[in-house]
Amino acid sequence: MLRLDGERKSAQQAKDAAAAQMNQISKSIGMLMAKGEREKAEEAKAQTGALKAQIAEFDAKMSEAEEAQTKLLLTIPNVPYDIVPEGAAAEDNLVVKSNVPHHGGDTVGTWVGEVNNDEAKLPHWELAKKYNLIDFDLGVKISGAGFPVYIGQGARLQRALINFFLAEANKAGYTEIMPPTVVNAASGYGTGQLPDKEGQMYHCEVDDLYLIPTAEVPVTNIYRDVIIDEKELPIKNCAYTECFRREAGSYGKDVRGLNRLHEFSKIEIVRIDTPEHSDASHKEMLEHVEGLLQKLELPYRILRLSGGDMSFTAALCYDFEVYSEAQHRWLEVSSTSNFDTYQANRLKCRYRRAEDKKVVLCHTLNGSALALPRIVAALLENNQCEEGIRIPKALQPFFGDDMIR
RNA sequence: GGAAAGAUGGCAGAGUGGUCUAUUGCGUCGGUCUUGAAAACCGAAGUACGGAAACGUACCGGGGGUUCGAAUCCCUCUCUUUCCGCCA
Repeated sequence: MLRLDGERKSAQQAKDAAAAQMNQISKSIGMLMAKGEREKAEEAKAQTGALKAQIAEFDAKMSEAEEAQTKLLLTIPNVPYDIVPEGAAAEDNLVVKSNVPHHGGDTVGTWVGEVNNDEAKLPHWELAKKYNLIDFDLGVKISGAGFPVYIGQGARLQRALINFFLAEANKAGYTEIMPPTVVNAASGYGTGQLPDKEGQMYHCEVDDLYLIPTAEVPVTNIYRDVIIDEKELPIKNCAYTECFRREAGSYGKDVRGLNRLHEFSKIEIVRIDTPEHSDASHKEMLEHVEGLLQKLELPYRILRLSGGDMSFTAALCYDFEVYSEAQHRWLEVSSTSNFDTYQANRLKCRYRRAEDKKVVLCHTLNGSALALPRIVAALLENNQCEEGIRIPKALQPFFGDDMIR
């Protein structure tokens, strides 16, 4: 990287010097012509040939080094913050907090249920059938595996959750955005899905457009090639969109039911902030997400991801997981990350610092608040009782009932 | 699908081969005036890369070409707008 950078710089210096000379000669020709001194002008013209060749040569060197540099840069992941746990995989993630005792981290005392001890509980795919909420086979018929059809109370539960999450985000000061769900390649590169995750996105080849895997892509790309006034920061946006993921290569028992889908609904919160304030912003986002899980009365834990388990683009990432009582395992429902300047650098998303009017890279952050399917899975499984499925109090006004029957 | 026009600095909008590192207006910032504000007047102000700095180079949608010299001429691509057709 450093070698390429050096090559680029020295090529530019050589090119700039030659170009400066060339510009001067051209200018003098113009002046001579104006004065009518044709012969002197012709003399000057004769000098330009060699210079021109030089410029072309140095220019080629420069763009060659620049291209190689850009290419290399695109393959380098973000640099994790110091507090990120070392490690290569999910086992190295650190549980920082949970409302379920004995699951690591600080226990917060809101969860009063008992987990992992009731063999009679049905998994959500059986509950979905029992109460006619979701038809997975119908989805296969219409689209394929991983495209469930929500029906009746199932569909209403989806709508209730979307509205609940948006209402909470609005309350927390996020501006609601309804972006396109299909984006161009430039947007994919801007937020870092391209080239890293090319194979995970649905691609419409005829138009060279991508189906978004998350609202992060269109909502963050609003700020591509933009210089923001510092007084506008932090920018707080939220968006509900459908999300599309090919999930190539991930098949097996973990994908049963709602656990892993090709299309799902998600409410995303996105922030653009200054480097000084991004950490505080991140904490606010974590509190917001945690608050949602508390209002939904779900058992949850919060993990600080290890370097190896973080996405390519994140500098610091926390996952939120809810406990699924019939599957006896934790399900990831949110990733809330600070990307530092990593995305901003690709997006060319900068702000003008009030203090000295300098143009500086922003920090970008985003988090799911929240993704629906696994929330639905946990709600169904954890709240099943003889009469049906209990709807948490906070959700009842949105669902219009206290129970799925 | 057919036809036409267009792409210039935060925005609007001039500029058809040589002080264009781009006229002008609006907006922005600083100042004068004012008790304060408005108005008026004066002034400042793009981005990127290189350089300690002075300064240099590049950038008028992208790419290529002609020329000593291109916002301006030629080729090509992309996108946008308008009209017609079709449609929600």
